[in-house]
Amino acid sequence: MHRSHTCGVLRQTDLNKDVILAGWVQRVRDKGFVLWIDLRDRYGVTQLVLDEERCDAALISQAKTLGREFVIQVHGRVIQREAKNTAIPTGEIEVLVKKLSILNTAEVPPFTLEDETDGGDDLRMKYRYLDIRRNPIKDKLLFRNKVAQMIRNFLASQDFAEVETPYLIKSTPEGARDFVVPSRMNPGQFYALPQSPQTFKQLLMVGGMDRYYQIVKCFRDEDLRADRQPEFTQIDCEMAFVEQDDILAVFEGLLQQLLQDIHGIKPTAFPRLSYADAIATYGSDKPDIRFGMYLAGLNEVAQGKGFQVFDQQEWVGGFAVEGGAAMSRKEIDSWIDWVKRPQIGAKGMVWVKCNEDGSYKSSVDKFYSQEDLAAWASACHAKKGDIILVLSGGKAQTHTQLGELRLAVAEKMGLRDPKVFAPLWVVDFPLFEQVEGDDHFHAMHHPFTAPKPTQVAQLDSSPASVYANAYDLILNGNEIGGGSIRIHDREVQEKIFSLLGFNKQEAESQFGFLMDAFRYGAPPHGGIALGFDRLVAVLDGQESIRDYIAFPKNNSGRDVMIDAPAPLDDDQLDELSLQSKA
RNA sequence: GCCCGCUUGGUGUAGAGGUUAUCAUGCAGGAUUGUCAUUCCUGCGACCCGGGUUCAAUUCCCGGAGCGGGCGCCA
Repeated sequence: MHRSHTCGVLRQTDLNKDVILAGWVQRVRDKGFVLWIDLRDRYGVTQLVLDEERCDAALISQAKTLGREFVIQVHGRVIQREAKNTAIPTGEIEVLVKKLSILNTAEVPPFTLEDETDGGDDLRMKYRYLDIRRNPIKDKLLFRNKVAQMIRNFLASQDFAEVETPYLIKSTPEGARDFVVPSRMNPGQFYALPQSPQTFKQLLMVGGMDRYYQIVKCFRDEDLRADRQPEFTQIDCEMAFVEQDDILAVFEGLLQQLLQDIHGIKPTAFPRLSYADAIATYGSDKPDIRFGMYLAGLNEVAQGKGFQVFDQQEWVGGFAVEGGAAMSRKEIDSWIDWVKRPQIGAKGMVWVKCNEDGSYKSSVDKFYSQEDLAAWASACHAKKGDIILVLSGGKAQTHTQLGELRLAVAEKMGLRDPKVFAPLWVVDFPLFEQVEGDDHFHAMHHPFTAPKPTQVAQLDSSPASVYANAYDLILNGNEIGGGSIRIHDREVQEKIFSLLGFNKQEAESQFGFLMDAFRYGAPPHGGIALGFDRLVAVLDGQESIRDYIAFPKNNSGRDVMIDAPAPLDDDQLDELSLQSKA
């Protein structure tokens, strides 16, 4: 071993011990007659000391050659500090250096390796291995590790078995674009990387595996966002002989356990909200319920009073912002500009201030009496001192816009406290969604989702009205997981495929293996998949998932450190029977 | 595919149609008797690329590239 102790463990109780430490030079503080070196490793920082009284001149001049991030090993003795530093755990002791070995020199790093670095994202990504030496990144990776271990412990205690599923599988038409891998041995044919192990976990249920889980990479070839990576990690689970409530209970238990162990938050039952109620109340299928500001429909009180803009629209709605009457005209105008951005797409915004004296001041006073506005306030549960923000337009679109506005206003007001955790289940999703310009349905969740058992007959008569046995787990406005009870009946599955626009041959060639499996005694089953990267970030109170991934990709799907993706040699292309068009 | 923003020493930044291009940090050299983001002195080091407007462009305009954010997309 190159070391007897790490740089994070030595304390007063180790005084006078002879130790060997190894690590990176964080910083040298050279006072001339005495110099200190902060020696850093994963576990902490220990101060080394050399001075003219206690060390020979050769040793001191050797120490003066050290640069940032040199890798060194020292032999020395633990001594009491003359001036203690209470800010760090090792601050009461230091190590008097007797022998110094430079294990490796280091070039000057391109950015400072401090908690608050001066490096931009681009540079930090290119030198990710240096960034990982910094506490913020190191701690996030270790936090991820801790959460993974808790999850494994919890699921193992509930008899879940971790089973690996293949990465080289087959491309399927539904869902996201696939990443594909050419097969050398089968010219002109391709594997696809899994978007999730969905069909395999169902086959494990048919295989009698009963309770399965896997912390597993999934791949989707879609454009990225701050919180979206082309390869990401799911906690993938499936259970046999269960109903929806059984699955919700297990994974509610898992999240409760995590909140308890990580934040000491006492577990309570998670609210359950139907998809329809989530949209109506929050304008989102992943509502942030850490604060109120519930949406209210205003058609009855706002239409038919001569205000053409509202009268012509399908739906008028709004919500009250507590204390918002104090907003200046300028602030209100900036929100109006905000909702008019193309990303939101509202035509405008009407506001009503509920004054402390009980009167109302609005941007549409010309059209509405005080009594009219009082009715708005009542519908929105607005109190004196609040402001009501109102949008109008198509019903679905306006709900979404109000939902976005609600989040943005809450963010501005500091209501999205990352230390508060408000989980809930959203249930009762429609089974299908209709896409404009498409003559067949799309699966809202995925094609294997079971309809509500009482509605199976409606698949023929009115498929659009059928609800799914599907559920999403929401935490602080983030969808951290989703799942469903699956179809385990061949005939129902065939019907769904046909509604999704597959003919018999297509269904057979794409999913024949699954349909075949259903011939041989498939148990009732269902499951859930949690987005592990996002779960970890949200549990740690952060927005971006990037820092929780050791080697993430940038916005264009590039790994700037290894410079991937990259072209292939012609030889390699030939071997794969491929020709590049680029 | 589309929209918005950014690009100045190694790093992070300021700035203006004509400057010796600002500051901090870093790095190099020197000083420093208890530091801990050590302090002080001296020095080093930069306007993303292409085209246009202009007497003059790093600055204004157009295009591109890179990066970031978003829309579409992500069952």
